[in-house]
Amino acid sequence: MKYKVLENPNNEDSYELVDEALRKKATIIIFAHCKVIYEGRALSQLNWGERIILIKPDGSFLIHQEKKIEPVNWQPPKSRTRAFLKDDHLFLESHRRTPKELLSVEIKKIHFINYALIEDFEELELAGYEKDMGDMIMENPHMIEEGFKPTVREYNTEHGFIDILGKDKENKLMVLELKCRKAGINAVKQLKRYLSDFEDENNELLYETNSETREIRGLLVAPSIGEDAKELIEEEGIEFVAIQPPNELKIDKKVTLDFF
Amino acid sequence: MKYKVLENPNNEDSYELVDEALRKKATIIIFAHCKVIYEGRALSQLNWGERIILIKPDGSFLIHQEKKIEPVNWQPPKSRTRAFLKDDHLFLESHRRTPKELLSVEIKKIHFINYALIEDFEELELAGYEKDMGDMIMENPHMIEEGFKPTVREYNTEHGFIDILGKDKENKLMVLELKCRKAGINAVKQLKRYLSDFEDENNELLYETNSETREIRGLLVAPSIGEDAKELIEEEGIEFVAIQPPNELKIDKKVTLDFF
DNA sequence: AAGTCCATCTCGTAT
DNA sequence: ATACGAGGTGGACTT
Repeated sequence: MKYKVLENPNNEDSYELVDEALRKKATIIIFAHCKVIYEGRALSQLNWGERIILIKPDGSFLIHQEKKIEPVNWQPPKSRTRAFLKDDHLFLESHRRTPKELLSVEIKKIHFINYALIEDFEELELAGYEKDMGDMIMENPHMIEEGFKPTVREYNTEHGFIDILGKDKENKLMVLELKCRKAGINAVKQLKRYLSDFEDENNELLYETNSETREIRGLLVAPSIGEDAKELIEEEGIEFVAIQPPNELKIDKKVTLDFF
Repeated sequence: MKYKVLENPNNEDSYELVDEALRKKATIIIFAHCKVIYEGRALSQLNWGERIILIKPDGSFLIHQEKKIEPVNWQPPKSRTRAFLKDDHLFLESHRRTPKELLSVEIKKIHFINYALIEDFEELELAGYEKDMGDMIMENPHMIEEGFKPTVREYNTEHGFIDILGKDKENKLMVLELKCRKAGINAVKQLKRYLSDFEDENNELLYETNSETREIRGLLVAPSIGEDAKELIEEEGIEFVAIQPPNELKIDKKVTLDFF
């Protein structure tokens, strides 16, 4: 059985259904007249009214009013939900350990309740990942600078994968570290580690260059850079190139917003 | 009719129900196999899978997977929802003007769909914002006025939590509403609701006072007050006390979660 | 586990 | 309309 629905059930039947759903790790949806008290990081109370309650198998607990995108009360994933009957009311309690939080819902009347065993194996694809950015730069190397020639993608070093390797117009080796979001100090440190891999003079790629000094240029490529990172790149002689990640999905054609 | 439920409907019946619900400004809940594309401030795609869809009368549009507290896709209040059939699939589109955003849901199969006319007139009462300020006043009651004796913290009434209850030197009951920032008209209204809870002469706390008139004093405590609030205060006979909130954060949590 | 930073942040409030 | 800041922020990622 994939799902189960009860319309206008009494609270005892609802309790049975909630109990069954919790055991089955199902997603529970309830439309009920209820009252809510939360105690934990803050303290709140919501007096009697009708709301939508959503309980997910990962422990997430949401209570929605008929306005706003945000739930009026909630409990994060990994919270423990329990149900019990008291004075002919159904109580739902969601409990979290660290930090200590308790969400308590007192239900006077359920209009409908259902649970569903959800099958969903897809994750959201959000445009703007590092890979898209890398693709864009490989296709349009001039975005980095005039004369830039990318050579290797995801070059494996002792310290991890270098996003893009290439040469500038003077044939100097260039090491590119890409970040699709604001670059922090960690991105600089990572780039520094990559550069250190080339300090070994025996490195084959370095010998391929015809530069007398065998100079290496490290480039941090990101839409923006943090203040701490800016300091560090100046110390280290690393360059920063500001590039916005592409705003395009690769797999499917997008909907035409211009239709409206 | 307060709510309506369809189990395992075909897409045409679902379309009719959605259409009816949108016209009635009802809250719609759908459990369906669907695919989602969003385009606007960002760009995203979610391939075929089962999700919970929630459409509120204020235009909010939420799509929940079976994990996390946050919706995987959404559209804010005041968005416009429309539904249509195409190639035997039900499409739901939510559109926003500024900024231009479009959420498009293609539904292959609906397991259940329902709509509900929600009646909820309560707002969340949150205690704890003004906690630091309250701590300071409890420790230094003379800040309010000479002879002030605080008695109860976060006293629970029908209309929510009263920040501080106390008595003045003449033993008159004092109701304190704290705001850590400039107080607006809402703060005065809230205090007014609290005071109305004591208009019932049988209130036990009121009888404890030895004042002949059983007079109640309402005090709004905040660093400053808006012009509109100042007007309302004078009408209602409420007093205003200017107090700066402490600029140090206290981390002591007096939460009573000792059951666990 | 604790800290840092981003977000289609959301949401309120003041300008 | 826009700007600013708080949030029980949530959530991902790093120490």
